[in-house]
Amino acid sequence: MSNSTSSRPIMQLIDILGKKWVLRILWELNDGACTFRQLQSRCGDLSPTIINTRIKDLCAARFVLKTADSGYALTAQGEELIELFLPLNDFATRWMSDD
Amino acid sequence: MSNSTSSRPIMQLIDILGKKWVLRILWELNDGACTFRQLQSRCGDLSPTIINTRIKDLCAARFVLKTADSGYALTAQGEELIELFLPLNDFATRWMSDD
DNA sequence: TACTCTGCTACAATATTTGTAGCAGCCAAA
DNA sequence: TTTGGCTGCTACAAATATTGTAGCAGAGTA
Repeated sequence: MSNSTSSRPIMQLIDILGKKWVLRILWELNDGACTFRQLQSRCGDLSPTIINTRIKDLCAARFVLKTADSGYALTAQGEELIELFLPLNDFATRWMSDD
Repeated sequence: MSNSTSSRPIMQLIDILGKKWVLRILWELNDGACTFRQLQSRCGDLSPTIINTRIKDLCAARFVLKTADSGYALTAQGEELIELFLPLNDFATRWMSDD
């Protein structure tokens, strides 16, 4: 992949968030930490290949970490990020109802 | 593509936003309306194939429209959406500086 | 030992993304 | 009227990413 030309932080962030399933995974983890297989299940039985590569990306970006006890969880930064997305929920509802 | 299992509005929105270049395109259009080729240029000479398919998706979702005079522009909804993303700019800067 | 979780890898099929080339329409100057 | 330079695109093949299935190896329990 890789693109964006730019090294602006926002573009790097957009690169990560623009990958398929990344937003979904963050969204699901916001409901609480869980195991690899639970995360798969929450994402509609998404294939382990994707879960695995996305988790690696998200860990590298320090939005997610692997805990000793409860599986995968959002880091403080990950929580902060997903909080910025929470207003999207209301927006999405309004957006769909305009159809 | 298609996925998400769910018909929840937020998931539909995530489907759209999760496609490559969509966030970037919205971000660039927020700097002002522009022509097809200008948009290509702003996105780092992105191929016309992608610009075209993304523009179609975004028009269908009514985040973007084609104006008679100034080319492609954000709709009111598109502006509202991208405004929700503006805080990401500061976040991204903080995030990168933590390395 | 056997059963059942876990996280994950291998690999082939499929879908998406990308780049290059170029067409057809429009307008203005020569 | 023809040349040139814009415009918005499309065609198509190559490269890359995503998906699904199968299954392995480790840990814990009984």
